[in-house]
Amino acid sequence: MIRIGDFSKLSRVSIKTLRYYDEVNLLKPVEVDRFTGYRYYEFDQLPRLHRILAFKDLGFSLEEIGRLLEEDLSVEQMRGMLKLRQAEIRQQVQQEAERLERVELWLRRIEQEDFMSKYDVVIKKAAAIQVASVRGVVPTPPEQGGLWNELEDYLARQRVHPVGPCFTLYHNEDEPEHDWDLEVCEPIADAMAASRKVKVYSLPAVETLACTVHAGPFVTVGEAYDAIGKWIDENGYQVTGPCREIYLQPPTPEGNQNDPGTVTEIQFPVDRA
Amino acid sequence: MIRIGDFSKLSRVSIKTLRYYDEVNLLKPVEVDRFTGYRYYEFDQLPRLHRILAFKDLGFSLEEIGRLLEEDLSVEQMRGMLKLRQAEIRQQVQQEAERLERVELWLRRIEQEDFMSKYDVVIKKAAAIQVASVRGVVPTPPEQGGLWNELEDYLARQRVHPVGPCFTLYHNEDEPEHDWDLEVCEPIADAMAASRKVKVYSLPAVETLACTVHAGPFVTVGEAYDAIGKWIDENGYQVTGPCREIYLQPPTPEGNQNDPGTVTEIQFPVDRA
DNA sequence: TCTTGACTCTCCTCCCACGGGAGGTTGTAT
DNA sequence: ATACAACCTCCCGTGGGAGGAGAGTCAAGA
Repeated sequence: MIRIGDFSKLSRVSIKTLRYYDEVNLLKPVEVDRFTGYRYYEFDQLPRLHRILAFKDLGFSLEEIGRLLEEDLSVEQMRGMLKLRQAEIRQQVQQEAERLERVELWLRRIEQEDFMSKYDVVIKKAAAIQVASVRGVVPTPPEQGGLWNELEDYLARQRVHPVGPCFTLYHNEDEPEHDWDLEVCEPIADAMAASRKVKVYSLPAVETLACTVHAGPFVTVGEAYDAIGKWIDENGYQVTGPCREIYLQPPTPEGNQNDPGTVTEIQFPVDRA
Repeated sequence: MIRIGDFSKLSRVSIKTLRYYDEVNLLKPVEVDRFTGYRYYEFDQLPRLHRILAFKDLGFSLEEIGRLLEEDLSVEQMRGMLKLRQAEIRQQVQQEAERLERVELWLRRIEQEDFMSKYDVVIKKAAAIQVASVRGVVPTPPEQGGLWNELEDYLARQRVHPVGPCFTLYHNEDEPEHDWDLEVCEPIADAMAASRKVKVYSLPAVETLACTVHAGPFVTVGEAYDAIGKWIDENGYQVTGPCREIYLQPPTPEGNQNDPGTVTEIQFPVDRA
């Protein structure tokens, strides 16, 4: 019987760790003095400790190791746990590899541009949402005011209040010179009566949306589109539906399109190419 | 100004997380009501939050992100932190890949043998240690008793006590039929006088030792040698020096070589092949 | 027998990035 | 006035120990 310090030196495992393994019932000393609390180990506990270390080296948690060390564990069960561990490690390696790619993408970007873009893109989900909308074709985006007037007037007459920020859906696949097909939307709580111009329906949920936020004068929102477009390309995504432009903080009427307090979020439904 | 719940829905970040970011000064609400404690956010805080999420996605800790978000961070510093992160991820990917190999090795072993070996091998370091030793050539290992007698007699006469378990060094590179060149050693605290037969010197430290423990009758210690030899092969190591056989719990004289309470550790200095 | 110094004990806090829940207050709609 | 949702703070838990405080224990030397 040897004391914890000697057992620690022998096994190269710290005293703290040995005490912890005692606490979690992974490796109990053969004897604990009832009066002094001193732990006493035997040399033949070394194989068990070595096995613990070996499993730890494979990345198992101490709880899993506890189960792996149970007496009546069949070879089948052992194989199962190893297979599981194998799958977990494979997944983690892949995730880290993807993360590495993203880091390298950032590095390439600051090498190229030598400054840091204001825009960061994140992937989000969007839940389904009930909307009232007016769709139309206008020469250029800034001329969508008429559509908004129609929608707001209708909501006011129906005494319905939006339950979130309004937004525009851009249905063109690319940027046309003129003839922009767009749809102005207000999220609403419940279904309501539609009209000839105003549609009411549930916008389906989207699993992956690439999003970025433009905080600043609306006239410079193009930079945000450039940034998100580039990001989608570089990260191997492709656009799978109409873009949403969400007016979180609309420009004040007086400041018009130059109000620096404006905040707009841009969302593209995307998918791995 | 919006409340935390709305900001949470907008950003898809949980309320708990937002409160935590407030606490660690990563993202403070623009205003906190002094009487109610309510947090109020602005839309234009979304870009900062997005940047936080983007960095988190690269695997930075919140503390690092705090530094990355400082106003006066130069592009150079940013590049430095990204490079560092890149190196860390690369290292982690490699470690996980190695771990995966070890798991697969275990799987192959239980596939082949259909049972679990009693022996686990761990890599340890050994510090330098002062020893008194007697080296000699004997026909077979069990005949090393004479060397032990010489060593023990000498230590007794010099009134020196060993400070740890005794061991034997096997100097042959492979297993000879006869003529085993071996050295019996006792660790001692301080330098002492040598004699014609008894050498006293400091055994140098070894960086990587492959170790396993044999608990059971000494006559079956060969199984442990088989297991560790196989392990060294399979894991791409090679032996770089004399093997140490450490008598942690020597056999009792009466039980001789069949005492089941015997515990022996076997160590091979190794190196990546 | 006393002292000294090395060991050992328990108990506490800390790490990270939150999640869960208790128990109480505030805001808003009916 | 009354629900009820939203919000607040405070406390505990996670894994695998590390670090340290304060007190008790062991063995050898004087």
